[in-house]
This record gives sequence, C-alpha cells and structure tokens, in this order.
Amino acid sequence: MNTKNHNLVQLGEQLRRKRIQVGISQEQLALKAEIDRSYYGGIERGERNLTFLTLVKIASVLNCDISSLTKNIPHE
Amino acid sequence: MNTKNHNLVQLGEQLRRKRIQVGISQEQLALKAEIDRSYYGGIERGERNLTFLTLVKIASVLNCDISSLTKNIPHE
DNA sequence: ATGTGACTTGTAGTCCGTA
DNA sequence: ATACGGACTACAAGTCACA
Repeated sequence: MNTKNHNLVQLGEQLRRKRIQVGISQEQLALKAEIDRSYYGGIERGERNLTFLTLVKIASVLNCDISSLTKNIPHE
Repeated sequence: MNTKNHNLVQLGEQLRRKRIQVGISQEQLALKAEIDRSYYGGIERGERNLTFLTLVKIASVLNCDISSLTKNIPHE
C-alpha cells in the first residue's frame, strides 16, 4: 500500500474542497493552470509532491492565495 | 541577467524575515531541516523553485505553518 | 556566515493510453 | 468526469569548491 505523505494529503483535500466550491472540474482547472489533467488528479489525491510555482498556478485559477490552502500545514 | 520569479522572491523574503526573527543562521536552519546550506541560500534569494515537502521541512524548523509564509502569494 | 557556478541524480511534470 | 499506469523529458534535489 502506498504510504502517502500526510501534508500532501491535507493540501490535496484543501484543493479539492476549494475547486468544488468554485464549481469547476479537475479537467477545466488543469487546462486553465496549464498543467496536465491526470497530474492534477494525483495532486488532489496527495500522491504528488508539487513545486511551489505549480501551486501558485493552481491558486491563481482558484483565485485564492496559498495561505488559505495551507492552514495547519505542517501539522506535527 | 537572471529573471527571477516574483512569487519565489516573495517567498524567499518571507523565509529570511522569519529566520532572522527566530535568530538562526542559514547554516543552522539548513542543518535542522536536513537540506544543503547553499541550496537553502538559493531559496531565500528566490532562485530555487522548491517542492512542497521541502517547504514543509523549512516551516517545521521555523516553527510556523506555510500559511503564515505565503500571505498574498500569488500576487497578481 | 553567505553567494555563486558547475555539476549528477532523482523526481516533477507531460503525454499517451485503459477503465 | 476521474483514477491509474507506462514511457518519456524537464527541471528540482542535492553536493562541492571557491569567492
């Protein structure tokens, strides 16, 4: 079984929550953020250790700052 | 001339501010975060596009959450 | 104590599929 | 629309010598 990193899972959950709130699909978000659709799916599942600039792109599309996506991260 | 990304520069500035506040050197921080001293230096200068988990390590040493380091990022 | 260039290795990120 | 895999390519991770 794949032991995912807790911080990445937490981030992924925040992203999914925010994306649904905004009301767009993974596909649409990925297109706007100019990242791969299947790669973005992996991020929401907490399977990908994305870079800061990729996170910036995603936050831009979600129209929020990274700060609002990372409350309590890291969580000891 | 190297055109650095504004968001990375902003993050680097926040990190440096916080580190000085805490009162430790780049060297000490890097040691605790288990990353290379010169690599960390590049992060503060906004020259490195670090991954989320690297940022998590740094935030842990600074004893703060990523949220507090990323206010107004991205900044349109 | 920090900045920088040059480098190798590992993985972020893409692109093609299948279900 | 999303999950997941394989095979790739681009670039972050990590190290070092020297200013």
